[in-house]
Amino acid sequence: MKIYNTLTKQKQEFIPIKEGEVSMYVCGPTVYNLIHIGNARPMICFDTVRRYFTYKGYKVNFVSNFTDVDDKIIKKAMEEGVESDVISERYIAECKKDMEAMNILPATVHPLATKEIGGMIQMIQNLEDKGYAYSKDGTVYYRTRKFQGYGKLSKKNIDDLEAGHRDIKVRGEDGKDDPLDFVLWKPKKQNEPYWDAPWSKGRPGWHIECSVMAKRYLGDTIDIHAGGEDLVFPHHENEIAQSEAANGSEFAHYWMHNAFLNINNQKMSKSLGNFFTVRDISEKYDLQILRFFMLSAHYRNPLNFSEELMEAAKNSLNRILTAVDNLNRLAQTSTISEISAEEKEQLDQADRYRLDFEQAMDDDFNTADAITAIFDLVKFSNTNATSENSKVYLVGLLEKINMLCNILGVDPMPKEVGPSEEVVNLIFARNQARKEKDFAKADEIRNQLLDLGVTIKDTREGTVIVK
RNA sequence: GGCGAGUUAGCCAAGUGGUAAGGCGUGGGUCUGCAACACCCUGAUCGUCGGUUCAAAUCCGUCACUCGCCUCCA
Repeated sequence: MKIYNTLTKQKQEFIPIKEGEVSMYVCGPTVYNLIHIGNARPMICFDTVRRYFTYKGYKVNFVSNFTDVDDKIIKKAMEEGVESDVISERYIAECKKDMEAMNILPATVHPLATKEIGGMIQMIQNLEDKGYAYSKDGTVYYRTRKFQGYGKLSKKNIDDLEAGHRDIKVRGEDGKDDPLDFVLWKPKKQNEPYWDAPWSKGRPGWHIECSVMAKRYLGDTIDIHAGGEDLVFPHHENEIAQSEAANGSEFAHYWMHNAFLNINNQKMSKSLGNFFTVRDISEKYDLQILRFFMLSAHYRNPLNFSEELMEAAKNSLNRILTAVDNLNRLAQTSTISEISAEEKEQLDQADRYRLDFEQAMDDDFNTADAITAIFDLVKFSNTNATSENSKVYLVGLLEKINMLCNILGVDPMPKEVGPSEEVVNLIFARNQARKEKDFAKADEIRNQLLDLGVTIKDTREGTVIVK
């Protein structure tokens, strides 16, 4: 399996620290509002990575935090006149709802920054003891220039940073020895949540939490650290500086970053008015479609979002859903129990698509190509499966498609919701009319069904409800 | 100013040396009472110019355009 590593700028063979296991840390959202569809991209991408590892037989230890102490949360709390944990708890709950709807598996651990303050103080103390941190007036800074490898992830040269971006240098916060230094701990301001620490009553800086949570739940060195590409600098760069200085060992072997989700080729932002929350989208689409849409492009390529593209994704996904639906029905009604030699051969043939799928996923999680393998399998099934086939064969095909879809976190199996008595009666009446060649009446009944939100179609095996 | 990414059919999107996967859409056809589904057919020489090579969408250089990071941000 090959993974593109931001650190080396190359695809590299994945070699786990511990055989058969993967430790993965994904930077999670700051919970000050409903998550937006941009937040959803890393969640979906890396959940898919995790599922694939699991499919390949790895035991995955997947950790993803919620940042529940932050300026934005505090601001929102003040606006509403509540404590900041009211805000964070509310949006963590909402985020979990969205995640479930997108079929994102809960992490092995979802740590909260506010529950890890002790570890953060310890790590900051450790950094200070080793000379990587210094404090002034209750604020603790990281001494960036002391860390040899600073810039190795984002490929930035410390001197370029200074020379190139004078604004920062000039604006450098008071108290810093060097404008590149960043905050590890800051004293509280009025009405802010705070914790007791050796330097001041205050709260942690923006980067220390991930270093600490990764260490606590996954160890000093982890296999994969992931997040959005915007986190490469400074967040991940700073995490490396903190963790490697404090722990004295490499922080993560593989760094994975997803590209941005854009709206009309532009970054999503509230000021441009092109801002969508996952909840917004869920009002119009099943979030499986959003998931499928995101996986239709490679995670390292920017992806554009639009209504038109969602419609296309919906139609594409429907093709798979329809095929599965047909197989399901055929399997349920098949009366042949014995699988034939020819059918066996066909199943073997269809297995090729599973291999194609794996090949695509092994190549840095090329989900776009992997989906192609599913479509190939769908076509194979649409072409070959009939009511003449044995149950074993049909279920075999069904399971193949189902398995591949599940790796992508797409659930193609229809939800078992029985039709109401009214609907059953209408369908019965329509078929009665059709038998009597009273097609006008048949069409009228179909329109009635449509009004009830029921779409039907006639197949060789009888009339079925599409959705 | 520094660093980086991208440019493939109407739309989306794979493809890193041997003459372009797949999906959506369009048009035509088969099937069907009709419809839907499905199936068959239908489309690009890969931003520009130049170079390397027997051979390039794929390597090198050029120009153009788009985008991202350098500040909280997935």
